[in-house]
Amino acid sequence: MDSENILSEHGLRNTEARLGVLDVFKKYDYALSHSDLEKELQKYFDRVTIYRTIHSFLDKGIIHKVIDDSESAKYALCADECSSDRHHDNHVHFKCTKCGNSECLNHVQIPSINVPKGYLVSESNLLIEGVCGSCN
Amino acid sequence: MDSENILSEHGLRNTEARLGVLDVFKKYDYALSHSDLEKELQKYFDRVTIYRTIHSFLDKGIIHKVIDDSESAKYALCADECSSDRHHDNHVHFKCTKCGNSECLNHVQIPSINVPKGYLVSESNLLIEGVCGSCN
DNA sequence: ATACTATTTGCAATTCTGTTGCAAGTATTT
DNA sequence: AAATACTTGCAACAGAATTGCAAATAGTAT
Repeated sequence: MDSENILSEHGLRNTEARLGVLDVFKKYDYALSHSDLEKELQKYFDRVTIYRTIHSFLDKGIIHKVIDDSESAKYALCADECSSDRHHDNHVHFKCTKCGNSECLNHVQIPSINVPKGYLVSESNLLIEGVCGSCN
Repeated sequence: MDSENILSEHGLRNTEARLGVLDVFKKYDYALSHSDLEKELQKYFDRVTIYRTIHSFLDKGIIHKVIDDSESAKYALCADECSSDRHHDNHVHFKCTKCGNSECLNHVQIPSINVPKGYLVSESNLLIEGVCGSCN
C-alpha cells in the first residue's frame, strides 16, 4: 500500500515527517530502533518529531514494538490486517546474534500454550535468538 | 536457599547491598525493574550500587532478564538449575495487562518452532500477555 | 483561491536511565 | 592484626525520552 493511504486509513495527516519515517521502514526488512531512524532522518527532521511519529504510529497500529532483549526498543511495520482496535496477536521475531537484526517471521504461528488455571491469554510474543540465514 | 548461600555458591562476597537486593526479589513473585528495586532500597544504598548488583547477579546467573514490551528491563530470580555457564534457555513469562506485573512460568515449556531454512536457533523467549489469576 | 482551525513540528529545557573514575570502606585470606 | 582484593558512595557524565510553547502546516470550510 502506498504511504499516503497508510496514513489516511489510520486517521493521520499526511506530513513530510511521517512519509519519511514510513519510507525508512519500507527500506529495511528488519526492525528499527529510534536511533536507526534518527541516523537516516536527522538531516531532515528533529529527534523529537521522530519520537512523536513512532508514538502515533504505535497508537494507530501502523507499527508494533518488536520485543528484544537488547538495549533499545525496536519497531516494525504491521501486516495489513492490523489496526488500532484489532491487533495481530501472535508475533514471532527472530533476532540474529551475529548481525543484531531482528526480523518478523510472519508466517510462523505460535502453538497454543497451557497457562495456569484462571489466566486469560490475549496476545503472545515469541522471540527466537540464533543465527539468521545471511549470517549462517 | 538462604541468601548468604546463594551469594557464596555463585562466588560473590556477602554484603549488605547484595542481601538487600536478594530480599526484595524474594519478597515479590514477579519481575522487578531497576526502579522497583530503587524505590525499596534507595534509603539504604546508592543507585549505582543497585545497578552494579544487578549486573553481577546477571553475570553469575542469580537473576535473568525478563523480556517485556514495556519501558524498562525487568529481572527475576533464576530457578536453582541456572548457573553462569549453563543457563536455562527457555523462558516463558506472563505479563498481566491489568496489574502490569510479569511472572515466570517455570513449568511451561516452549514447543519447538519451525524456523526458515538456514536459520539456527540458540534460545527462545515467550512472552504471553493477558490477565493473571489475581486480576481475573 | 483564501481564511480558519486543529494538528504537527522544532527548539529549548528538563527528566529519567545507565555508566565511569576515583577515593574511602569492607570482606576475606594470611 | 595486616595485607589484598573487592565493593561502595559520590560526583560527573552520556544518552534516551518527554514536555511546554511558539511557529508552521494540513485539511476543511468559505
